Amino acid sequence: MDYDHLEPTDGGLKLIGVRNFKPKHIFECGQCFRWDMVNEGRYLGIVRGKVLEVSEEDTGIFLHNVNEEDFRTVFEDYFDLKREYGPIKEELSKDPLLKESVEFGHGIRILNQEPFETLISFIISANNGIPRIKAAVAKIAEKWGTPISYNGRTYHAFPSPLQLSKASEADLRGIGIGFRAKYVARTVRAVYEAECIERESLTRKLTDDEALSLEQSLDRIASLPHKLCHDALQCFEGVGPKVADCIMLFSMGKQEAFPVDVWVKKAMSFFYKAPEMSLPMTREFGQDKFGRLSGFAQQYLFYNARENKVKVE
DNA sequence: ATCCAGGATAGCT
DNA sequence: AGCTATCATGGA
Repeated sequence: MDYDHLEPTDGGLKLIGVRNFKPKHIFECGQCFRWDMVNEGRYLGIVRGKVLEVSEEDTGIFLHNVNEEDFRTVFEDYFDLKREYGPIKEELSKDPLLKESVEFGHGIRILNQEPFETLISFIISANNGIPRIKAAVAKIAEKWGTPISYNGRTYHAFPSPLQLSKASEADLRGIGIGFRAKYVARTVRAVYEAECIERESLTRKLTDDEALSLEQSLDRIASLPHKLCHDALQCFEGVGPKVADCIMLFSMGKQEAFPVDVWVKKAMSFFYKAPEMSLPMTREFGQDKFGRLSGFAQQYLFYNARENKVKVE
């Protein structure tokens, strides 16, 4: 546990004795796309159909618009608060090259996000920039997600597979995601059909084709061990090795994943003098070095490299 | 204008 | 299995 207990406040909760929790680090380390800074140290996000705010004040960390039941059922896990990051950081800091990055992103926590939203968001992330990814995800929610009113304003949940299956490829192209529209449309269809077939499977025997579609059920994929999970995710169009690693790490609890993008490649090259390594090589190098803590190491490296615009050569 | 952004894919060898 | 051109889009 990385907090001691809760204290009810006006319309929210205060985390008492919270450790390793800095909103700026958590929401700006590139793992999520639905959180925005509303004030210094205060962020607003939409998670599983709820709008909430997180603020860091002199007196501690506050969760706004969250009651104790929401916290127990959703947000304790979402913020990964049952995990102690102290020992993780200590272990990773034994590596002098990583210590600097761990210190720079000392308040990072890896969120446990929704698999479907993470899948679609990271398909959009391919060869794209973070501000534009966020804009695209926001537009998808506005067009196809369920509206939520909060503080006199209207926000939108990320759509379910059923809701997003109403979007055509042309609709999605209108969002401004370019060539990724086809991937998103086809992947949404695959997830939606797998969900339907999963329900059907409770009442009757499936055909061979249906059994194959069932392999695309996100629940099932999430329950697979690392390697099989990584392979299964890549059966979705628009999902390659890096995006699969992100989905595993950010929404399926697979902390041994090591997503390698341009920034992590630069960071590995910068810190570990590993130039001229291909992406797959860099991935294996990282997993061998960091093992079950690969995902955490990757986030500290990514945040440091990107915020400080690490240049190699 | 050219390059780049949390890459993936089809078509090569 | 590993390499390459191509894929939209907008900002630097």
